[in-house]
Amino acid sequence: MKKTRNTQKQDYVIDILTNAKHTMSVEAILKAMPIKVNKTTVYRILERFAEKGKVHFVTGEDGKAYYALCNDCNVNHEMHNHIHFQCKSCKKVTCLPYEIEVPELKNFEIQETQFLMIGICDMCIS
Amino acid sequence: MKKTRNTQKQDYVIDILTNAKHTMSVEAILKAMPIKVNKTTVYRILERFAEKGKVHFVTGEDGKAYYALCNDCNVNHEMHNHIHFQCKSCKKVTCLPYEIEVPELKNFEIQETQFLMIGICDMCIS
DNA sequence: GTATTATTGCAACATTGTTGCTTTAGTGTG
DNA sequence: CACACTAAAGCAACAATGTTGCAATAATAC
Ligand SMILES: [Mn+2]
Ligand SMILES: [Mn+2]
Ligand SMILES: [Zn+2]
Ligand SMILES: [Zn+2]
Repeated sequence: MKKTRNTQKQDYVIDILTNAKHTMSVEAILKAMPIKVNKTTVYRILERFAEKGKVHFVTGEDGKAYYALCNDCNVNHEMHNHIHFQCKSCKKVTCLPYEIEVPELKNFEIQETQFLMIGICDMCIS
Repeated sequence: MKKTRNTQKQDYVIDILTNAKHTMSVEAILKAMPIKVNKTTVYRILERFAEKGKVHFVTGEDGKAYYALCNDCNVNHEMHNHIHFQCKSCKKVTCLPYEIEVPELKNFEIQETQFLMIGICDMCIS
């Protein structure tokens, strides 16, 4: 285990994700920062948090990474196997409280899952 | 309906995807081309094929789009709701013959699904 | 306070995909 | 075949997202 340090900027990332209703892109996190932070810093903070299991991300249909705090999504298992939904209208990606049954795959080692559904979310549906 | 034309380059894309064992990125398709083709052309060919339902794609964990021919994955339904697997070692993305049960989401309109599992594939497992 | 080194900043870069416009080439018609 | 029409392809410039190497800063232990 490497030594880690507590920093203001890491705390800000946690705060921002804690108060977020949806997953957030790096760009969105940067905009939500109360102070100026370099984007590389945010990328690396999230990378460390993901390794520690504090955070998980989904890759949207747009190819962007969207991050969310891990609350209780890895209590019973290593993978964050709930569904995510990306709205084609507002582009927001949301964690949904639906778990997917992960199939057994012979000779495959499953380490992570990313389940994404795409369409129109409840806020954008007219 | 727009008029469409049959072209040599579209045929090459179909040939390449037909003979592919895995999904392919645009880069890989370009490399597999027997003649020089512009990347914009391949992007647009795949875009047209995706609209027609000839092809579907998954966004890998790496944010890249991986394309596959639709064989019988949309016979009974509009969505291509089978699982995909991306290997962290060889990076290949494969369509797997496992269908996911799509949950009902109140007030959400589901248009597409992308189910991705990540780990080590059968070829790379030692 | 000082040393150690994890974290941050910076600049330059890589990769993937997109856009506007021009050129090329399928396709139908006479 | 010659010609018109326009879908498809090419080209160049660009946007967006993420990465890398190295220097500067600051958290922690002593
Ligand atoms: Mn999680
Ligand atoms: Mn399909
Ligand atoms: Zn929405
Ligand atoms: Zn593999």
